Amino acid sequence: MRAMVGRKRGFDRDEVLDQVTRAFWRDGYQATSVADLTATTGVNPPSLYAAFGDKHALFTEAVARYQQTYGAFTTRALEEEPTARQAVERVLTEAAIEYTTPDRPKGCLVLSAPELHGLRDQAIRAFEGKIRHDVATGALPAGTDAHRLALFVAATVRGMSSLARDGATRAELHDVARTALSVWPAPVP
Amino acid sequence: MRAMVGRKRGFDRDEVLDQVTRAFWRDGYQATSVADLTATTGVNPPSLYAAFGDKHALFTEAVARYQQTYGAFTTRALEEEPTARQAVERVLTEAAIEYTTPDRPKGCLVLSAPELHGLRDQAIRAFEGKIRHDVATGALPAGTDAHRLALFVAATVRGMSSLARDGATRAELHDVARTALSVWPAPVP
DNA sequence: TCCAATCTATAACGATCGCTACACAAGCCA
DNA sequence: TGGCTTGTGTAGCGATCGTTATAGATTGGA
Repeated sequence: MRAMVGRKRGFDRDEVLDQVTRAFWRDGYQATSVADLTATTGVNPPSLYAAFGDKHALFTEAVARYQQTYGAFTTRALEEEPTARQAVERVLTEAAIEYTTPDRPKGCLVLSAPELHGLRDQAIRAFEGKIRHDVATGALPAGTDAHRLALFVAATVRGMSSLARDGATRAELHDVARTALSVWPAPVP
Repeated sequence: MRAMVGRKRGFDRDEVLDQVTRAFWRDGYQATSVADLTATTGVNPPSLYAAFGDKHALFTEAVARYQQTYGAFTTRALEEEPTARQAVERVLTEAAIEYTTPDRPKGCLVLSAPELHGLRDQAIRAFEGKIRHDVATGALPAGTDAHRLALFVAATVRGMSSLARDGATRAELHDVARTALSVWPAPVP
């Protein structure tokens, strides 16, 4: 166990991390300065650095937090829904909601930050795996190109995030989602 | 006519503007410093400022040049193709090519720069107008929601640009384009 | 040939960047 | 109550940002 002596921290670490996450989410990594972060959180630079490390480590932790909160709906859908079709429908539907929730930055942090290329690739592979599984079990036609379909879903979600950032409404994103879903191959009965 | 006296400019203005355009295209407005630009162009700051004005004016001119060259295919397709369906098919097909042309930044400059929101809105309205025209003339079913369809096309193109930036191949983008096109409403015969 | 105009090159401006040294305040343990 | 530890607040570090003053180089016209 730690010694736990000395002055107590004067701020809520998780609350500050949430404010930092929203700042990076809205403005991006580069455009968000440490001075911006100290201004929005009220935490002075030395305290920020002591609690989180340097700016890049802070960004990394903010992204991790984002994935476990605001951005967790994708992973949840892929885990909880039995079929790829249901998972994708849920992802697109919930994305329309999440990307336009009031009092939050619009769109997706992961899809907006150029430096998070690796996480986006992971997401594509997750979609592709889910589709491939359904093709293997016969829930989807044998000729279905899983990679192709996964890329189309990824493109749709990225397009929705971009539109949301530009101010698209929830209804508009729902329409885009519904249109995209109409290309889904007919399930094997 | 101008007086035309004094020392001649030691660089090709248009060639330098092209190099600047590619730099902004690849790295974005904020992430591209004036020092970067002087390094890649070989033009010293005072010459750059005399020829183009400040960084923001230089960016504006670079974007204009981009629209008249690399990014002109969209406007051309909307102008030259008789129907919305043909225009959109050509836009998506050429986007797959343009976004993955070797020895160039990948994706679209306009779709990648957050500050060019207005140009993106213009593009959506152009798509929507083309679709609306076909609905009015009967080339598309009367019930077609032009705004909805335009947003779906916009989402697809943005998704393709994002995927291209992440390294997607030309064939992959073509597949995404083809999948998206399959939702197009059947033309009125 | 000398002037006037224009471009180039160096160097530096003030502002801001990410980050930290330093002094002080606030806590627990002896 | 000291003494040790840890967080806070200020102030400033060197580096880089966008931009420009200044001096020299190069041109065409008188």
